[in-house]
Amino acid sequence: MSDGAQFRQVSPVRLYQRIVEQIEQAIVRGDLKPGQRLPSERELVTQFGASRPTVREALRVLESSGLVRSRPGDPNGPEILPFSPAGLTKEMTRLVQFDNVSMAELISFRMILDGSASLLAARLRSEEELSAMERTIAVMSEAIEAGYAEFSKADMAFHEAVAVASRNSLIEVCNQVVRGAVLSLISDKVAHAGNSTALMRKSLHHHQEVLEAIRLRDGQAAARISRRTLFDYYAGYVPENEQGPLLALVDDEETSTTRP
Amino acid sequence: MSDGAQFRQVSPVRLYQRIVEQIEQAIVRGDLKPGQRLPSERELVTQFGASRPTVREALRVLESSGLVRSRPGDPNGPEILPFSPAGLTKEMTRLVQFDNVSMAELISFRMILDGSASLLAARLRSEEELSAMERTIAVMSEAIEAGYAEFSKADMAFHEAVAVASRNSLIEVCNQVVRGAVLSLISDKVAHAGNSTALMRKSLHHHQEVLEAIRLRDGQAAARISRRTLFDYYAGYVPENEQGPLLALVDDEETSTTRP
DNA sequence: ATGAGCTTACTGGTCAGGCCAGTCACAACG
DNA sequence: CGTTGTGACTGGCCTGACCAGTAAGCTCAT
Repeated sequence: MSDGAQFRQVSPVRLYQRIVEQIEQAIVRGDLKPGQRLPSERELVTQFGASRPTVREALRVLESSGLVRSRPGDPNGPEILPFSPAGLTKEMTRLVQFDNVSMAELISFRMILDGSASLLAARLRSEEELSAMERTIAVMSEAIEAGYAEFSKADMAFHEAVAVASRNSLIEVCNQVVRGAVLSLISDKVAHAGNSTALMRKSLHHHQEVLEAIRLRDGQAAARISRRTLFDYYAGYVPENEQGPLLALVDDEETSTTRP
Repeated sequence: MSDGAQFRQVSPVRLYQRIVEQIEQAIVRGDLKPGQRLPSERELVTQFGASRPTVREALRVLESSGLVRSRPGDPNGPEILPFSPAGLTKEMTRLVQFDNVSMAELISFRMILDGSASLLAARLRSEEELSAMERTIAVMSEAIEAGYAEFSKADMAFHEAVAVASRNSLIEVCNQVVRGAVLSLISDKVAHAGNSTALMRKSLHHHQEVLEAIRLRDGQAAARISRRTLFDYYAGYVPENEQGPLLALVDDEETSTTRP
């Protein structure tokens, strides 16, 4: 056998995959924008030269990825959907369930992401972004009376504002994904025990501390407080013998001793 | 209208979705383990009471998620695949292409993940894990002669060892995903320019520094060096006017001044 | 002229049945 | 005992059909 040539494993490409690729790339390239419609299934059959079941297999795959949506009877054909991280969330949730990722790892990950977002926000924020954060904190304060649902919404608005200031949307998307995974795990155990006013006030106070650190452009402090906040909030759901990694992210005491 | 009842939007559930759910849950529950086989399509048709096209739509969706694989002619039926983060990678890549996530954000994200992994490893490592890391570094050193492919493999082994010591598999999975996304973006521009021995030596040196910090259990230093390493390596691919967020993760000068 | 209601021509969801090429277990053959 | 058919499967793909929706356009009464 010749030593020079390297052969790769070949795998037959299914027809439906070619169709998926073509539509997918058309969307990525921007030829198909969200809101636009795909031709009807029967029209696609003629365009792709494949049978309807094959075209449908492709559409089902695209649909499960959250790229398109078919509605029965819709004369306009399947709709191109705007991008949403829903698919990412699904995959992440699968990862958690499969790879038996522990609660501790999820919380730990959130502490890292949230802390990093706060750190970046503290160092990169503009004045406008700071006041935007201040406004969301004010809304949070008022929302305490309105109940947990409102408070939670305001809370997310704050984190969104922080994410914007951190100049990194990836962090926030991943954070929301992990947050969703955490909630789907603990929702079995507790039905929003965090409904009490006292807890909301405490949470608000934590957020105010983070905001203050961001105002002072003290990235390290903002990160530390963010992590501490999450730890306080979620530590109860983690068995004590698994809290080590979490504490490792909270204890920053060595910070002042490591630099020359 | 009654004020008490809350109604959610309903959406008709397709037959193929029910099938997907059932198989998916069977896998998640562990009733179906990787390597095991699903009944043949025609057998599934009788079990689910649906037609073959419908069953096939379900299988295509599961296949595109990386859960099962069908091979033509295989008398054992579709195979349950071991979990792989391939689906996550695909979704993440989509996110990058769609949401026009910039190169700077990707690098920034890797700096955060890699730095956090090093920090946790430094604080949580056991002696065995430390020596495991030392071994991979030794392999890296030897692999420089063997070329970039070998070196890259050894590099990944080191990061794997760090990930194990950090007690958090999520970080590593996400890191690999982002790493893949980055490589798929810059592979267009450069065909592995990092092939030179000099670059490998430099990379090895950086890794040794990280290892030393982990040995000393100095989490902050390990994190800082990790981020710096990545910055040095990738900064060239980021336009100068977008390097701000990256520098914000490298400059830890304020560290020693923020603690009372 | 204008609005309400019906008709109709589509849509996607689902099914039954069939053909083909590939794979593999196994039996017949050398 | 090894080789070689061979046949009973597999999945990939197709045709054609029926049904329940949707919505546009038409009709008709106001």
